[in-house]
Amino acid sequence: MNIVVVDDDKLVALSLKTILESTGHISVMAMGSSGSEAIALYNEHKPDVMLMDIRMDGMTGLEAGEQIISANPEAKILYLTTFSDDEYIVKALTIGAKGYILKQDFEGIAPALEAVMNGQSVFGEKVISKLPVIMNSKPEFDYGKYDISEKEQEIITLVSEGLSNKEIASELFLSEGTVRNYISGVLEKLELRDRTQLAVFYYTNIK
Amino acid sequence: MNIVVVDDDKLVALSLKTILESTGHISVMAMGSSGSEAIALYNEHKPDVMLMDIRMDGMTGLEAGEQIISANPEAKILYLTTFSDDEYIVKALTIGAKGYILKQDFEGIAPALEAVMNGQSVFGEKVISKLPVIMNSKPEFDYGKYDISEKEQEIITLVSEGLSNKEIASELFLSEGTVRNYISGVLEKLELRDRTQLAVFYYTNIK
DNA sequence: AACCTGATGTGACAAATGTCATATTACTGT
DNA sequence: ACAGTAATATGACATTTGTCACATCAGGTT
Repeated sequence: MNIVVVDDDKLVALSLKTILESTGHISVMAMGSSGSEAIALYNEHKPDVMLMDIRMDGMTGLEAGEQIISANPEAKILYLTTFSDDEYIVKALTIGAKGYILKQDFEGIAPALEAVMNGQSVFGEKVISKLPVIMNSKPEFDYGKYDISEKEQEIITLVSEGLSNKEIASELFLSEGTVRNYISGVLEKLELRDRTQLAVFYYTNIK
Repeated sequence: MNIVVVDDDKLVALSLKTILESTGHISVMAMGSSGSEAIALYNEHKPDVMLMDIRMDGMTGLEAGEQIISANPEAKILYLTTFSDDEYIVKALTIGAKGYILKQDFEGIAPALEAVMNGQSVFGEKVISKLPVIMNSKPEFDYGKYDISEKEQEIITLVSEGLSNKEIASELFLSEGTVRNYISGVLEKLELRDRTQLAVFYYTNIK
């Protein structure tokens, strides 16, 4: 199996090469230490699998991977990471990486490469256990571009809990009319028609 | 590496044994063909990894796995499946299985076992690509205990997309009054007050 | 002081919503 | 043929909702 290793810590890259080549059936064709190198090396060598660090100076492994995969959909990229940084897991999955494992798992890397070589996807144990949690939390919604005030946000939340205007009014110590006005404004800004659509919007984009 | 194979198709189980043992470093300690056998065999042999079919008569592989893992948290179970049945993927993940791969991938099975043995989690390519989609849909909601008809469910869905009664009526070729009546009935059954609460209910419990 | 602005409130109004009693029709089982 | 029932519809009604124009008031600014 021919692979290319990319890690901006030269020492790590070298250790990997040593460990992997000692297995006898893995050959490291080239090593790189940056995202841009990764792209060049991939194109030059078309390795069976590319083993790449996720965090690197300049272009990150993810960006490089994204470009490589979009240009070569069959590319198999296995990411290495020091800690299981939540933020990157989903991103790695969506760009179509074949795996995401921890560098610490020395012994695990070779078998992981084998599995990837054979079309499987491999994830470190700690990585996979985080998936359910991550998947269920939406990315923080940015009210920013709509110019929605604090109070308006409160009202949106209350509407989306199914409260009536009267209930919201008493909850927020406002008159019912004021609540109506607030909602009216929010609907306008969000280009929605009624409170139900507002709740839908909330559950679809925010919570 | 010592493993136990459980598959209710004896032929498949035998083929697996042959293939895996031919690698030289995998030894099949025992074979079973049902969920209950799986539990007994696990306890008897404590294999490094248990390779198990997900669908079996009687107790399914998932139920068996759940019991095994709850009794032996360190148990490593790798599921085999004929097709990538969506429903099971999440379940497999939540009980703590170490993987979920397709039987068709002969060559992939041994490497997958190695990876699992070394603490990784392995998923077939088709399996992993479905994860993002699956994770975002809640487990099928059981309208059962509420006695909600097909048509009522349709209406619930439409309300929860933010449509007005008029729109729902035209969508479903009903009169607006009928739609109102339907909604009225649904609200009563679900003990809700208005369409917005219905949408909330939908996003909270169903979608 | 005169002015502005933002938050809050009111009243009037039309439209949408939810409830209910009561048809109408078609299909079912006997 | 008859009673029963499920699906659909209608009309009347009270309530809620959304819109809008217009107050009121408290801080700030100039």
